[in-house]
Amino acid sequence: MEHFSDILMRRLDSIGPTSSVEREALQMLTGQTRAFERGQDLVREGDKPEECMLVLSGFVCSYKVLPDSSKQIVSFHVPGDIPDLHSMFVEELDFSVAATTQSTVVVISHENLRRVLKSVPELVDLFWRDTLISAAVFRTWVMAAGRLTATEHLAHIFCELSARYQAVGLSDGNTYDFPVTQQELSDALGLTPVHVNRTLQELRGKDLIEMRSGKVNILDYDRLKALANFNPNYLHIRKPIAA
Amino acid sequence: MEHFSDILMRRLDSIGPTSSVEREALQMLTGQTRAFERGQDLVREGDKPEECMLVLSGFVCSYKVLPDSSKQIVSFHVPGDIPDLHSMFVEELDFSVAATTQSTVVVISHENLRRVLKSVPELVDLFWRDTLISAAVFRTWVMAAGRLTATEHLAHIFCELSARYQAVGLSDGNTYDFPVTQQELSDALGLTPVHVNRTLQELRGKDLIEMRSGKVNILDYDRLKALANFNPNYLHIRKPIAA
DNA sequence: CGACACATTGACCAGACTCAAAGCTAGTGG
DNA sequence: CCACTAGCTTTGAGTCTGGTCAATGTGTCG
Repeated sequence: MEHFSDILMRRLDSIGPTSSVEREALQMLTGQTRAFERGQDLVREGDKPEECMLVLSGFVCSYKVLPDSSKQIVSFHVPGDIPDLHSMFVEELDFSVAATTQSTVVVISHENLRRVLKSVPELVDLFWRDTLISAAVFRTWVMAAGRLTATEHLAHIFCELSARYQAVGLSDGNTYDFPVTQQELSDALGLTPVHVNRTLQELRGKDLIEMRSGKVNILDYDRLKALANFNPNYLHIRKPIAA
Repeated sequence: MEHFSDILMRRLDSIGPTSSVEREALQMLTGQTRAFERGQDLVREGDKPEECMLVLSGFVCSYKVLPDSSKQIVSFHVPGDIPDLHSMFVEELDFSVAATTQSTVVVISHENLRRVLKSVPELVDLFWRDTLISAAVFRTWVMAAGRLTATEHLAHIFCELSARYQAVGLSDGNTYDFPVTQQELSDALGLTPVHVNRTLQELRGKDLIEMRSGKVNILDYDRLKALANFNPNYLHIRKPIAA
């Protein structure tokens, strides 16, 4: 029976060198596994959580809601991510996290996590590094939202997820789970669902991707990457990403 | 003669409780002061710096450049910020930092900073917290780019800077330095300079702001804030921001 | 078989872009 | 002290990407 820290370890190992000391320390983490249904919130803006959520399986996104109830998804999360690591150091969450499909999550108390971090200071570096990378991802989303066309932006998201899935060993880089509706995609891209539909058709028409029944299949990664102006440097993944 | 750690301390103090132990530790930081001219880069994407830059005076922005040489500014930095704190934990920078006006900066070696952080572990929490907040700022920029109109987005930037300047005691909330051309503003908003000009005229026409000779003057913060859908929660500033 | 949610299409609209020209303004040198 | 310049700002006119509204397909599940 594998411990849930395995996926976390795989994640941390993809962004920085880890040792057996850290591996063992992570196994001291305890937490309850919880299941969430599609559409359910894991945590909500304004909450003051005493614990963090480690995604084990499924698919989760972070989002912010505007007063007019329009929604902006600011990040997608693959298994191994801790979307609300944030809450360790700020009282009040400034965003919400929701499952886009049936997902399982381990709930780890701040206190438990703090204790483990204290016992192995090298882990602090790794987690801090993780925070820095998530900041880099947001930065890149700002660039994508500001300077890419709809088609490029969509292609960029597909490239990013391919790289991130690969980093935790959950994809060969070509096929991966993406249980997200066009409505949700539009909330991530800052577009309308109608335009997302047309944009998807364009990528399909160019034989770059397929997307159906919750899966993405990249048909030509090189051309997709070129179209998206995708440069994986911002993900700071150690192992080389398969071209 | 005040030590450069004063401004840093003011910054850290605005985001989390600090003690005299931390204050004293920060005074152990050493570094050379460097001046940068308008338009000069402090560090560049792809660099692998051995030191961080603490902004003392002036105005600095982080940006990413696309292959077609279009530019996206992803963040503005006021004195007290360390725009490339990032470089402490990732080898290669994934963005560049430039001065938009004559600025002075203290260059602190990673090694020196690491030593100080090691001696006072509470400082690690503070700096980590700083990273988390900068991630929150990026997140909010994603939302602004995706879901706000040009006018709202511009108003949002003015509100954010007002709050951040106030936090470090460099503004009463109404007037602050903003030595940024409309061209640069357009790179931050993901718009064209022409449209930024028209958008600025709209805010001026509504008697919400003035902007000239490198300064912003907010005429009606409440209305500006309402227009921008600005909610300062994401800045996680401890002291209440004057309404 | 229906119902519901999601995807797709069509027709029209608007916010932001492009290109190009003309005004300002601060700094420079005569 | 003024003319000149370079960079920044402003204006106008036409275009295009992406938005809006509304209807029609399609697929899945009870």
